[in-house]
This record gives sequence, C-alpha cells and structure tokens, in this order.
Amino acid sequence: METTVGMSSVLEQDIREKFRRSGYTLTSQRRAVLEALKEARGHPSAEDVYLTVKRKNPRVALGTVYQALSVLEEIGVVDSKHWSESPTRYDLNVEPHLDIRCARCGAVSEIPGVELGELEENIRYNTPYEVKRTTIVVEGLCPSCREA
Amino acid sequence: METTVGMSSVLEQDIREKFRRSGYTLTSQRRAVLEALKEARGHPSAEDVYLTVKRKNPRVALGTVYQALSVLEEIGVVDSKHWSESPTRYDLNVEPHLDIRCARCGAVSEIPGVELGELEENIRYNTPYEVKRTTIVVEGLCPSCREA
DNA sequence: CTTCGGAATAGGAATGGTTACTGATTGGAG
DNA sequence: CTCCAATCAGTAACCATTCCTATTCCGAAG
Ligand SMILES: [Mn+2]
Ligand SMILES: [Mn+2]
Ligand SMILES: [Zn+2]
Ligand SMILES: [Zn+2]
Repeated sequence: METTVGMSSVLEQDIREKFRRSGYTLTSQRRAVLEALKEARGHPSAEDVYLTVKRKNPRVALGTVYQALSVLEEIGVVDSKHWSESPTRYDLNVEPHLDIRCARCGAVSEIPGVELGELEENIRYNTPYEVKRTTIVVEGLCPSCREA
Repeated sequence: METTVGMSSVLEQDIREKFRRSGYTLTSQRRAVLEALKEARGHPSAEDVYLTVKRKNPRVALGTVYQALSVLEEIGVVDSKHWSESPTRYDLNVEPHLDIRCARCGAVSEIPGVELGELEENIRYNTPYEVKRTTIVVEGLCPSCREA
C-alpha cells in the first residue's frame, strides 16, 4: 500500500496551503515539528516534541519548537489545550472534540462520540462577548490508574 | 436590612461545616482570603487576592494565599479555572457554569443561561476514564474591547 | 490557666514552563 | 550570485507557582 508518498499526502497539501495563505514559510524545523506531532501517540507537550525533533536534528532549540508550535496553531494546523498541573498539550486534531487527561499518570486521550452540537451557538447567544474559542478540558483517572 | 451579621451568614455556616468535616482549621488568613474573593468583582487571580488581603493584613505571605486557595478548593468552597496566557482565576461560584475571558483586557465574566445538562453524563458514558471534573473555558473579546 | 504537639504561617529561595533577546544563518526573490 | 527579511540557536530572563524552614499559632488535654 502506498497511501502516502513522503510529503505528498492530502494532509500535507492542506498544510502547505495554510502556510502559503498565511505568509509564513514552511521551514525544515516546522516540518520536523509536524512530523513529531504525527509520530506522537498521545497529546505531546512542547518538550516531548522537542525531544522527538532532536533525535533527527540535535541542533534545534527548544525555543524554535515553541515558536513553530505557535505558528502552527495560529494558522490552524494544530490546537493546544491546558490542564492544570501539566504543560500545554498539542494536538493535530483541530476539530472540536474532547480530550481527557489522567490526573495520576498524565496520559491524554480523546473521548469520541459526545455531541457538542448546540453548545457553541448557545454560548454566542448568551454572551455579549465576541466568542473566539471554547475549550473543554476533562480530568480523570485512566483505566490502569483507577485500579491502583 | 440585616441579612448578614459578620461571620454568621448562611454561606458562612456552610463554609464552617465544610472546614469542620475536612479537618482543616478556619484560620484568620483563610477567612481573609474568602473575604477578598467576596469583595472581588470578577474572577481574581491569586495575586489579586493577595493584594486585597494585604490591605488589611500586610504581613500575609503570597504562599499562604496560594495554600489557602488550594485548601478552599479541596473542600469545595471555591473553584478555579485556567485560561492560556493568564494566571489561574478563582471563583466562589462552585456550581457548573460558564466563564468567558477577554483575550485583550483579561476580564472574566459569567455566561448564564447555557444548558449543560447531559454533557457530563455523555462524557462518562463515552470514556473508560473515571471522570473527576469537566471544565469549559471560553475565550473572546468583551464588548468594550471588540470595538477598539 | 499552662503545657504540649501538630498545623499553619512568613519570608524567601527554588522550580519549571514559556518567552524574550541577540547575533548568526538561511533560503527565496531578483 | 547577491541581498534582505525571516528564521534560527543559544542563552538569559520572566512569572506563576511550589517548596523549604524557622517561627507562630491553636486547640486539646491536664
Ligand atoms: Mn485530541
Ligand atoms: Mn464564574
Ligand atoms: Zn493514568
Ligand atoms: Zn476586554
């Protein structure tokens, strides 16, 4: 099977397009950050991404990873979420969805199948603020931590 | 009108009871933190609370305020919420409700009238995690900032 | 009213995630 | 190839929060 050929997947095309429209340049470091996000199983922190990127390119600076992540977030390629007692977690899934973090081991995973439909519009209807984003953050104990 | 007499309001009784059950002691510093939270208009940060408490008792330490807030949160008297680009905000309203923060001036206010009813149970139904808490955090521009 | 032991506090140092700064590097337009 | 703006690496600074320790406070027991 050859569903992807290097940098030519559908996802990549979309990302290229978002970079083009934004005026930012798709540098090798930013590509490396994207690759690290793809490889990561869960929802990595900036530090996690940094360590992954460093394996292939030991010269990257942590600050570059932060800057890349913030550019990627600005152009809508990645999303970030904040839990208390954890550094910011990054996510290639930019659709509205739920993520839950284990309070004990820190693992983050997604909660599929929850209907959020009217929430955002209800919010817009009930506040005079111009709503930019709504983030739902769930905390709990993962299956292996709840038995311990 | 005399709806409250010093420390004897209904709210105070409830708080006393929560302290009694928890085993923590209701010290003067913790009372002062509660007073500061009541006085505060919006959703103050720990630093805001600290500055308010300091006006009456200049000897309090910032660390004490943090510790008091964490005790108060643990026993269910206050709630806290996290937005990116802002220190943690504290709230005497511990019922599930929505708060929105202005991305420009930082003001936090509540969004009444949004029905959250089945969200929490939908979440519990769709994840193997043991859900501890769900926090919804809304970001936007307040009426005065949106025109600027 | 004293004494005693554990809890809480003041003050300040340390931590950790994130951002800011600066001089060097890069890569694309011309 | 040359030039310029964007980006980068490396490092220092920042800021919210936590940690540490000697001192103080408080409440139960006598
Ligand atoms: Mn996710
Ligand atoms: Mn609130
Ligand atoms: Zn876990
Ligand atoms: Zn505003």
